[in-house]
Amino acid sequence: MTQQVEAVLEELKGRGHRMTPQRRAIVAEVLGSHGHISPQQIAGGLAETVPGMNVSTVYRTLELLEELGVVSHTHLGSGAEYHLADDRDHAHLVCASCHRWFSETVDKLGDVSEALRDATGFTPDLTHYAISGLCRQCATKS
Amino acid sequence: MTQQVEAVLEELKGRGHRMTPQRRAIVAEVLGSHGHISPQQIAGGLAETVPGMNVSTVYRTLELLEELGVVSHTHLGSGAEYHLADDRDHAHLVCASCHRWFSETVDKLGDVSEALRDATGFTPDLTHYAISGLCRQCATKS
DNA sequence: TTTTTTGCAAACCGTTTGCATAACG
DNA sequence: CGTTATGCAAACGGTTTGCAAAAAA
Repeated sequence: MTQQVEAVLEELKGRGHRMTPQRRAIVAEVLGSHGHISPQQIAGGLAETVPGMNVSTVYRTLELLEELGVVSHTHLGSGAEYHLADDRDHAHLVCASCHRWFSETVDKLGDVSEALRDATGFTPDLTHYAISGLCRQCATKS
Repeated sequence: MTQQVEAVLEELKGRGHRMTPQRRAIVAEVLGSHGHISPQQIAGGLAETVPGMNVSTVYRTLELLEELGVVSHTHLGSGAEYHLADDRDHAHLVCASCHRWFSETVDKLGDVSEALRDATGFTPDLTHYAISGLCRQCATKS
């Protein structure tokens, strides 16, 4: 994973940006998060190891990484979740009943999007906003 | 529409709540909004006609109306949009390119939801969060 | 040494809350 | 009159911003 971190940092450097310990730490944190992570989580987790690590730096770095196409984010009810951009078909399913949420790679999400596009003329990206609904368990109960 | 307003107020009354000019005004505003309206819009619009109308009253009333099943809300990127609960298949499509958004009734949204459920085991409600993507125009351009 | 990046503190926006006052029933 | 609803102001959580100081290149 360290290699991947360095690769991203190199990419940054190639575009005229600078390597800093903060960026290195943030990139590592994102790559190390299996699936998804919020800006607050990143800031909180790094506060211990990187003294003075600040939320605004996290936000600025995430924005940069998104421009580079390294990550993308999803809007949950409140707050954002970041995940690797190459993690396609990565949907965020929020249960309206038990309030748990599932960040999962959904096979056939492409098919669903296509169906939606046929119905609306709008080409949807079902990963950018969370999707509300009922999880299997809660759906069974009711 | 006035009749509908009164009907809702009666419903409230039946459940032990009280009729107040503020509630009447808010209900009228929601019913009169074709499609969708935000708490801020309601508060702003009523500030002129109902002296002292306060945002917190708007929020509290909308919450009440949602419990009654009169309205439901959708999470846009920032902030909520309310619409009549019986306005089914009412999706909010936000274009990632031109940033316009479309609040439209989508035929076959049920079919799409079903497809998603089959693929995930999760029963989705595609109207509760906005859906990002590309509108017809922007999709054609690129 | 130039330019970018950071930390900090303050501002922002939508939303929620506590509490005393007003007003419905 | 008892109880519910309101207005107000303050607090909230996530995010953004301006600016001076720190650090990459």
